[in-house]
Amino acid sequence: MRFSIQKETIKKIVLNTHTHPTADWIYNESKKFIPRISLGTVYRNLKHLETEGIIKRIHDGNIVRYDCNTSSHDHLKCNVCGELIDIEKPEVDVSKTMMKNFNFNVTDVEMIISGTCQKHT
Amino acid sequence: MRFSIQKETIKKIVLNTHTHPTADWIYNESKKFIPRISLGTVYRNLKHLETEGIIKRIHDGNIVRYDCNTSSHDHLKCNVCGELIDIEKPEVDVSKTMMKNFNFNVTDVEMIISGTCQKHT
DNA sequence: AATTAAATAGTAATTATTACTATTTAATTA
DNA sequence: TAATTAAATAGTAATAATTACTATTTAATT
Repeated sequence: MRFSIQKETIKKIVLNTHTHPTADWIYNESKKFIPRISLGTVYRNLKHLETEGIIKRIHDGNIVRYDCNTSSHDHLKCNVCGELIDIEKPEVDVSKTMMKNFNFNVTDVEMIISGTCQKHT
Repeated sequence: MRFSIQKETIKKIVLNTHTHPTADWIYNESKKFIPRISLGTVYRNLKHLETEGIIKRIHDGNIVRYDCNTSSHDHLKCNVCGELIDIEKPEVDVSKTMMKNFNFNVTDVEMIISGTCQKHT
C-alpha cells in the first residue's frame, strides 16, 4: 500500500469523526482539504480502511455509515434526530433496559447476527 | 383503499413467501400472474402493506427485504448461503447462545434499536 | 350507462455505488 | 539526480435500487 495525501486525509477525517458519517459526508469533508478529490477515491479508501480493520461499516436502515469504533458494540437510533448512539453490552429485555438506562423509548429493535449456519460446518 | 388484482396478487405472494424476498424478487414472481405489471406498482403496494402493518421491511445489510412475520423477532444471517433465519427472544450473550442453540458460528452481530432519545421527551 | 377519482403501466429521474481509463505520482532503481 | 514502474487518482460512465411523473385504465358510485 502506497502513501497518498488522499488516503491520509480520509483516514484522519473518519478517525476524528464520532458521528457515524456517510461516504458522501466524508467526501464533502475531504474536499475542504483536497478540493479536486474524486468520490471514487473516497469509496476506494474507505474500503481499504475497512479491510485493514481500521474502521467498520454499519447499516443504518438502508444507509451505509462508517464507524471509527471497531469494538463490538451496538447502536441506539433516534427516530427524531436520526442520531446513532453507541452502546455496550446489549441485555435481555432490550426495550426495558433501554428505557431504564438511557431514557430511550424503543419503537423498533433491528438486529442481524451474521455468521455460518449448521449447514456449512 | 380500492381493490386491484395487482394489490391482491402482491399481498398473496408476500404472505406466502417465508424467505424474506426483495422487491425485485416479488416483482418477478408477480409477473408470472400479471405479465405487464409495473415495478412501481410493486413498490407502491409493498409500501401500502407495510403501512397497514401486514408486512415488515427488514434491512439485510444494505439490501431491503420484506417479511410476512410482523411479530418482534430477530434474524440469523448465514455468511455462506445468505439465508436469513427467524429467531425469537434474543439473549444476553448472543454469540454463546447462538453457538449453543443453533450451532451457528457468529462472526458479526448487527443491531439497531430505533426509538426516541431523551432529547425529545 | 355516465361519472369520478384511485391505481396502473411505462418512462424518466434520482441516489448510492462501482467500473473504467487516461493521467499523475510515490517509490525504486540506475 | 534523473529515469522507470506500477499503484493511486480524477473524471466520467455505468449500474442498481428506488422514487417521481403522467397519460391511461379501471373500480366504485351515481
